[in-house]
Amino acid sequence: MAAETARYRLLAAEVRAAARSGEYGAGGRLPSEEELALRHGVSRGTVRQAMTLLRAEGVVTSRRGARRVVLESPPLQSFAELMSFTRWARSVGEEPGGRVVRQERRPAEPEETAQLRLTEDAFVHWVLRVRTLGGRPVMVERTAYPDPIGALVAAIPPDAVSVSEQLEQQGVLLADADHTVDLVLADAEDATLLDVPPGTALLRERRRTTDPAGAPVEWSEDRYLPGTVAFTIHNSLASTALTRHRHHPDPTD
Amino acid sequence: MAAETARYRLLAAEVRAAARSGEYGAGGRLPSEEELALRHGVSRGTVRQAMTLLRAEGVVTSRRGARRVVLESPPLQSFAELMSFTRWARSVGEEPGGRVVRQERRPAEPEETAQLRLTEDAFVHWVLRVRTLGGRPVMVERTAYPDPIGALVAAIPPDAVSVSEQLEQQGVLLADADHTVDLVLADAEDATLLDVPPGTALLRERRRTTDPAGAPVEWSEDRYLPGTVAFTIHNSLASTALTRHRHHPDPTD
DNA sequence: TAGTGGTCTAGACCACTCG
DNA sequence: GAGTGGTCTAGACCACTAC
Repeated sequence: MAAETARYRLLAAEVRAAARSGEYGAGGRLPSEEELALRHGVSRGTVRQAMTLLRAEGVVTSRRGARRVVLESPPLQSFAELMSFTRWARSVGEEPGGRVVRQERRPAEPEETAQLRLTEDAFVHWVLRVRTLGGRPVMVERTAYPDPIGALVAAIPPDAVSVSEQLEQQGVLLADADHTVDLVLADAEDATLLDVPPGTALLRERRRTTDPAGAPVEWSEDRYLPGTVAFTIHNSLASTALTRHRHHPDPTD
Repeated sequence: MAAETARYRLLAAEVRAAARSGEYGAGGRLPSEEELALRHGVSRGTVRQAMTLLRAEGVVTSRRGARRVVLESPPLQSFAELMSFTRWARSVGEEPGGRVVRQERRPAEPEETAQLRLTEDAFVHWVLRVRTLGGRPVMVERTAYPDPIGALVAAIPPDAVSVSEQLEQQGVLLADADHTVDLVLADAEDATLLDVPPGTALLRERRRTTDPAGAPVEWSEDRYLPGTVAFTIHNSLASTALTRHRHHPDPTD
């Protein structure tokens, strides 16, 4: 297991659980900061750190002058579950599977060079995978890894269940990710792999993941069969991590 | 203009601007907390509040023992721009428009009752709008408002540009929102309004917005023409507001 | 080992909500 | 006006990174 030793994280976890179990009643008003501090034997600063966390997660509101209120919010997924198809599938009680269709080391394409912040003539390790839930293909994943990490990925047995878990064991840490969600039509390859007619609409998630130092670790484009997934985002006045973009046509589309 | 008077917010804005203008050089290493504190004449605590903000936004990394590093991140939109089609369109240099197709006061449907936390026999004010960019229809919006707010919406002239701006002037404040993004096929009504064949795939955003006290203010389902928008989300180990869901078929689909 | 961010404390004052 | 969260300070110690 990992950290989670910080007092404010423990406190946040406790309050989160209490809030979700309805312990704070119908209105869902939290105890005051002072009361929480006294009851848990910590300072107000520590309570406030915990509350900042819960607010960012969309678990509680926060306004000056009034008690915090429990917010109805979708169950949270850990960062690890978000980054890993395998972990996510298991966490929602599905049987994950998949296979590597093709992989190669080749010169980076312009998009990859930009996303992975590579130099002009750099190479990437590129992998095309099909992912399944309960044996049924639901997603096509095309991922580019920069060089040092690409070598690690190439060494992973093609029938390994989870790539991220393998990478983690090699000491590759993931810390931040930017996701872009839109819609795309299945090309011939998608159609074959997902067993649908070409031109079928797919939900596309493009994702750049970086390590704790801010260095790009992967650039991936995932295409989901309609009706298999949805993405939920919480955002608030206090902290906004969501943006809506004007779509710019992809020249390769 | 609004608040933004807090020192840590000013500091965050300054550092954000400096980071984006490349002022911290190629590696993009920020000054230490102590240096920032001295230079801006504030305490370390205030600096840390500012950094917490920037980290949640995905502007910088943060690891114990090492200087913070500037992260490549998409330009941020304000919460207001996210909640309002009109404001968003203007902020990206497009000409927003639209019209009310139909509106009515009627008993809440089960989904609406749940999302707006209504009682069994409550009514909602329901509005169907078409939104345009540069005169071209791009989105169909179906919104339900709970009673006190519905009355305000009903009083808005049907040719008003922005509903949110009108609501704001009436003192209705928006504070938090949960967004779910997935894919849906155009029904007959969508097809007519967007001038596409029925069955065309659309990008769907369902959204519940709440006020500062946590009370639901609107429940909306927006359907975008493909190729007009994309949603971008930043998430990190430190704070995760994004979730991926197994799609549950909508009985009305 | 020096420097840096992470955690925690104790206290102060202010702005706002609510009865 | 009492209670509550928002902002800010000053200082302490620790865990980790990087040299």
